[in-house]
Parts: sequence; C-alpha cells; structure tokens
Amino acid sequence: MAGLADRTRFEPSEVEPRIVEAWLESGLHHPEPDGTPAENFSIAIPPPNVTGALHMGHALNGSIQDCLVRWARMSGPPTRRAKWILGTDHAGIATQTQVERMLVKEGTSREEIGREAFVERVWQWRAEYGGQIIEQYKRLGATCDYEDERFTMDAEYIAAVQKVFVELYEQGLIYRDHYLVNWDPGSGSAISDLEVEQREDVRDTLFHIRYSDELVVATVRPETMLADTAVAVHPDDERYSHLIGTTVSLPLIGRELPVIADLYVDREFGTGALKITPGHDPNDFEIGRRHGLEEISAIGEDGLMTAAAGRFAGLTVPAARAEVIEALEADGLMVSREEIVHTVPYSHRSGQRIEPLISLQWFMRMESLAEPAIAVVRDGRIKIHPESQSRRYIDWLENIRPWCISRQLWWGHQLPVYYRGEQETYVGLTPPEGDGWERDPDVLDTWFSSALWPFATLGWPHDTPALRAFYPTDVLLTAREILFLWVARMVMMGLRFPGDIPFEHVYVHSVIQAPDGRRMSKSLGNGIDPLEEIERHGADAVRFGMLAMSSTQDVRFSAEKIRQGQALANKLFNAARFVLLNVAEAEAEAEAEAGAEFKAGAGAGAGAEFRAGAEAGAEPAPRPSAVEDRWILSRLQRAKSDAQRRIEEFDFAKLALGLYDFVYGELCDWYLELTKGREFDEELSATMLFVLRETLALAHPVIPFVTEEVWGHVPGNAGTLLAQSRREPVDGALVDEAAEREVGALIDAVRAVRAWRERTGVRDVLTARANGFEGTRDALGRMAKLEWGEPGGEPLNVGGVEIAAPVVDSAEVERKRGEQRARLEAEIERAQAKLANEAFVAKAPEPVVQGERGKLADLRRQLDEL
RNA sequence: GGGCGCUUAGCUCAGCUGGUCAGAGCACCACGUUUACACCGUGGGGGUCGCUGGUUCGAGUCCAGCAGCGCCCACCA
Repeated sequence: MAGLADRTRFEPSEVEPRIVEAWLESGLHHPEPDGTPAENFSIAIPPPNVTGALHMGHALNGSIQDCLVRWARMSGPPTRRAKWILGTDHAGIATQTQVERMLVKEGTSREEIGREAFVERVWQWRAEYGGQIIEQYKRLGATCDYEDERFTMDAEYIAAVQKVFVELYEQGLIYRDHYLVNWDPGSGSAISDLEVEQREDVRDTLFHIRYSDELVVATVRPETMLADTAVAVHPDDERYSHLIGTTVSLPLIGRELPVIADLYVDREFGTGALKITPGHDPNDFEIGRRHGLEEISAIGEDGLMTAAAGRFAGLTVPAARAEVIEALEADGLMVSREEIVHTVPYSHRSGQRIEPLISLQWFMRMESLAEPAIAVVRDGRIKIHPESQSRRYIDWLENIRPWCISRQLWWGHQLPVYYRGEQETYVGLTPPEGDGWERDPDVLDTWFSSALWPFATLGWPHDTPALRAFYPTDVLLTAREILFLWVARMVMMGLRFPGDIPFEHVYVHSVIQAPDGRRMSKSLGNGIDPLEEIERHGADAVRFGMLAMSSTQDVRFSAEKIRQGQALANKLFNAARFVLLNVAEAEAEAEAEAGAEFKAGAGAGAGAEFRAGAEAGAEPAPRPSAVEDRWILSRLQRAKSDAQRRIEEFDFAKLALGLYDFVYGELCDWYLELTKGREFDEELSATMLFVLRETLALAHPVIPFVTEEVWGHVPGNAGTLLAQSRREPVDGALVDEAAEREVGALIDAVRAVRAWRERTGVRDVLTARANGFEGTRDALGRMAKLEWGEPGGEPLNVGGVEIAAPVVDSAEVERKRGEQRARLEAEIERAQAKLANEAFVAKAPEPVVQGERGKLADLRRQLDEL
C-alpha cells in the first residue's frame, strides 16, 4: 500500500510484464480437461501463421477472445474452466515463400538443396522464429492455454489430417482429375478459387482477329489462340447460323475448328463470335466439356509454350504473345486493337496474374458436406452474428463447387497417395507394400488442415478427455474474409468427423482500416503496429481501444479510443489510490480498538477462501445508510447487468464504453466527490472497498492489467484477480430506486447551480434555501458552494434550490441571458403548438403527451428563473 | 452483373421496435493549484441527421428515387 502513495500515474510498462508472469504462474489459463462442454468454456484461436507478427487484426481478435475467456472464467461460482485453444498454422505458401527468400539471400535455392533439406530448413526456421507471435499474445495479456500449444504440422495433427483425407477418398469425395485450375505462376502451384482475387480496372488491349471472311473474334490473350478448338456463336444469331456445323481454319496453326452454337455467347457483345480455348479459359473449358471439344494446353506449368504451340513452342508467354501478334499482322489478320479496362484474376498469395491451365489435381466434392453445414445454421444450432452473415454463408454453401486441394509445394501435409506406374494408385495411412511405389509430391491446401482445427487440437481422432471437455467450443471469433475459407469448412469437417458442430456461435467482427480509410497494408505503409501502441499506451489501453472499435462492420483505426483506454486505466488506478489511501489512514487512526475486527469485516480473504465464499453465495454486501453509498451500490448493479447483456450480445464496443461511463461518470465524478466531506468510518470504508473490488472484477476482462495491479493492493486480497469469481451478475437487493432518484436530483441541482455560476460569473459561496434534498443537503452545499440559510432579497430558483440574487449584472450577463430567453421561448412555442394540435393529443400515446406537458412546464419554469 | 452495408458536430462513431434522439469521445473555447488523478476538474460553443419525394398527428428513425463511398460474390470474349 505504501507503494501507492507516490504513484500518481499508472505506468503500464513497469507493471504489465510482471503481471503477465503472475498470471502464467497461476496456471489458470491451463484448465484440466474435466467436465462437459456445457460446464466449460472454450474458444479455439484462429491460428496465426507461424510467419506472422502480431498485427491489428490479431490485436482485435485476441482482445475480444480474451475478454470472453476472462469473463467466462470469472463467471461462477465456481470459477469455470475456460480454455483458449492456442496454436499456429503452418501456412504453406506463406512460410515456404519466406524460407525461400532466405535461401536466395544465402545464394542458394529450394531446388538446389532439394525437398528434404528444404523442409528441414523450414522446421529450423520455425524453431527460431515460430514462437514470436505467441510471445506477443502474452504481451497483450491473452490468457491462452500456453501449456498446450498446437501446430498444424505436429505429428498428431498430421495423423488427423491423413485420416480425414483417406476417409474422404474412400467415401468417394476426394478424387483426382484433369481440370482447369487457377495456376499461380508465383508459387508454381494450383490454388483454390477462394485464393484468387479479381482485380478490377486492369488496363489491357483487346485484339480483334480475323479467323475467316465471316468470322472475327476478340481476345486480350492472343497467344492462347494457339490452343483454340472451336469458334462459338449464339444458336439464334442469324448472322452466323449458316456457319454452324462448318469449320474454319485456325490462323498460324491451320487446325480446323468447328463452328458451334452455345447459349453462353452474347449476340450483342463484340462480333458475336467467340473463340473457344478450353485449355486456358474457365468459360471455354465449360463450353468445351459441353461439346466434347479437345482440350489443348499451349502453355505449360513451367510458363513456357508447349509443343502444341507449333513454331512458338519453347517461348515464354510474353514472347509468344509478341510473336503471335506480329505474325497476325504480317498475315493481315489483325483487324483492330482496342484499349479496354476489365477484371483480371490475380493470386491472392503471390500477387501474380493467374494463368488458367488444365492440370491433374486432387479435388474434393463438397455438396454432401455442405448440406448438413447449411442445416445447422438454418436451424440455429450454430448462430452467426451478425445475422446477415448467415445468408452469405448459406448462399456460398448452396452454390459450392469442387475444392482443388492439392498444391505443388514442399511445405505442408504431403498427400498420403502413392503411384506405381501410370495405372496403380494407392491411398492409405501407411505406405503400400511392395516395390516401385512413389509418393505424390503434392501437399494439401493449408485450409484443409485448418478445417480440422477445433477438434484436431483437442486430440481427435482419439477420444481424449480434452475433446470430451471442450468440444464443441462455445464461440469462434473471426473476420469476415475467412467465413468461407475457414469457418464453413470447419463446420463441414466438424459435422463429418467428430460428428458435432465445432462451435455454437460465430461472431464476425470488423476489419480495422487505416486512419486514411484504406486497408492497412505493408505496401501502402499505412499500417499501425499494435505492439508499438502497447509500448506507448499499455496493453489495457490497446485492449480497450480494440473493443471500443469492434463492430460488425469495418471501422477506421482510432487513436483516440486507445488514449481513452489509457485514460480509463489511469483514472481507475487513481480512484483506487484515493480509496485505499483513505481507508488505510482511517484504519491507522482506528487501529487501537477496531483494527482486527475491521480487517476481517472489510477483507475478502485469500483467493481460495474468496472462491469458497463465492460458491457459498458471495461475500455479504454492505448495507450502508448514506444515500450516496446506496446510490453507487445501485448504479454498480446496473453497470454489471449492462455488461452481462453486452457480453451476451457480443457488443464489445458498448461494453467498453459503458465501463468508461460508469468509472468516469458515476464512480469518480459523483460518488468519490460526494464522499469527500465524510469521515472514513467503518461503513464508508467497507462500502468503498466493496465497490472497488466489484468494479475491478467487472472491468478485469477489458483492462486486466490495471485491475490486477490494484487488486494486489486491496487489503485482505490474496491471489490474483484473474483467479476470482465474480458474484452473481446482479444483486437485486442492492438496486435502490429511491437512492437513484435522490442522488439524481442532487446531480441535477449541482449542475444547474454550476451552470448558473458560469453564466453569471458569480463564484462566491452563496446563501441558499433548499427545497427538499433532505438526505443530500450537505453534499449539495459542498459541491455547489452553497451555505444554507435565508437568501436575501428576491431569491432565484436554480435547479430546485433558492439562491440569493446575484449582485453582478454586467452587459455580458444580460446578453447571454437574452440568448437563453430567446431559446427557451422558441422551445415553449414549439411545445405549445404541439399540444394545441388536436391530432397529436388524440393519437399520441398518453406518456408522450404527458411528457410534452411536463417539458412545457419545465421550460416555463426555466424562463421564470432567468 | 448480383448481393450487403455506409453517408449524423472539425475528426472517429452511438442512436433498439417512429414521439426527451439531436448524443459520446477526441479536438476547440473559457474558467479552475478543491483530501486520488493535468493521461485532471467544471462549464461552453458547434450538426436544417447526403439529396428529393412519400407514409404519419409526428421521421436520423419507415418507404421510393437520386448522388457519393465501401465490401463481398460472379465465367462475359
């Protein structure tokens, strides 16, 4: 306690690291796997990439999760087991790229050192840097289960992934096929549709090429014409109907292309004739399959033209393009070229333009998995917040397409697939018997393993205590962008494998944009580093800011919200100092006789006792007689019930801001001020300590550090605040309407007098007569600087208090008063008009009309007071 | 092309089922060495709630249209 006397500020950087240590020592973040999911609380962290550093998204996501986990843990009695499942994702492409870059710096490459050595290097890299982000979560104050950290490439996790793959293969849902895929030249791999980003406003040249006297087609990729296998027209297009069924000779190559009719072709668009290139265009691929066309690949996975490109074979794509254009011009077949702006697919990962190619890949059929995943959201077993997101979820699942799950990478879950020669394929958990088998070199899409996250982390496929205690999890916190990529797939896999939903609630939160309204990104250089913010303002401030910024739609980063959090932490710290220093002083004075007894009465006892007490029905609340004491106890109950409701509604912004309002607007501005004239007797001390403890417990999930720090200084407290169980959310017996009315009137009166003083410039103590205010007269007098007596002359009525008429009456005061009078008169007129309106009086509900009458009376009184 | 959302004080945002809803924080101005806190206190100025119509006794709040912005999905050469 002595330590608080000269600490007028809460210094996060001095306090927070020490507190993190204390929390970790308590072991509360690591609950034993016991009990049932209904009794326990669990959240699976969206596993950050091993390559990652804590960014704003993690800070937001983590602050919310920790708030929920702490809230649940403190929701007792008894203190609930709350597990925040922690781990990292191996993040195939991202990690591989990172390590490859490192190799390049060393003057070598992935290909040079070979697959085995490369994978070894990735593991080394992970051992060295992989723990970084975990440490950063600790710094944020996140109480994840650090004793049970998982990685999507752990041996057990790999086993789970392999099992899922093999079973889905055996059920016929996983298959291998030649299909047009999104080839990412950057990573040299196929990628899924969800990893493709459609960039609008890409400038390109559209070439119009003459295929025959009557047929001119258009393309932005002339080099792909080498793989054309047809020309399509609309079946009802009279311009071309006589050509359907004939052939046309493909320029430069000489292949005969059939002219086919397909409804896909838009007669109005361009020439109405469409070149069909099944090997390099998704639409053409579909058309090709409908008409049984040959699928020719003119571009290979190595980015070079294939033998099918004839004399252009071996050229790079850009070179081929230039030569094709040149050749067409030489032959006089280039009709025209046109600059256009259109939409082009790019790899989300590498940023390179997608090269659609036909490739032999592994796919997963999704319909039968999607169906139950739709059902659980439809019937409300999984609730998505906000509700509007469930429609997006359902729409996507209803239109789901096969998922390309194989990736041509080295870092990841290698497929449990083996080939012998061209014909034999083996899929199984153990390598096949016999010679000559070769394992498929491909790995799985990272999201395949992520889809198993909520149960594979708990030990599935084994029937572990952890799985029984914590699956299904309670809630998943995520950003909108991975609703399909991850959330939907977890639901599908959860229902298919453990056979239950992976979580009951999905809360889809905002993305925090840069202050300039754009996305935070490295390349734009507009990012804000949460770790820097933590260093500068403290983790509490950042957490408060994150919660205050959280929303279901995107918000801009707001430095003010973080500063607001810092101010709150400091304010609470100082309010606690005020309470504790006063209590200590009073205690010292009273020590002679009441010392021991007093301590026992006010203290909550050690942590363990406290918990026991909580189980038995909580420490008895004080029942003070002073009206402001009853008032703050009552307001505290309201703050608690508001907080409880906001947690249940996932309204974290209001939770944080409501806490701020309670601490500033009620506890500090009024309660502590109101008590300043009072002696710290036993009753006041007990009430204050009670309110302080309750407030700390209430605020702890939002601002855990400062509350923990203060907690340690409260007499009688032992153990961490982290380990405490809150009382029942609301103690109805403490709600005191009468006290709220009385103090409410007091507040109004003090404000009215203060405002009057400001208007008139009168600062002296004034003689006044109070009408009412029996229980609060002393406080009113002190806070409004009034002394009670008979006001001389013609007394003014200010906020229900009659005060002596002011002696000053300067021109300025008169002017301000004139303005005020005009305003009041205008409002009175409006209210009168409203009440004169018969329709209003007849149709509006009674309380509204009454309210209007009251308002009018109020305004008239105010006018009289002037 | 389809879908969703946004437009309220200088800034960032609250405003649920239409009637104390015109608010908060920051910024700004004035005043203030009061038994914690200047990361403080007290008070104040400031918005015809994007625009235009409509429904209603009454509309930031409901409906329609328009303008601007953002996001997601989508195969238009």
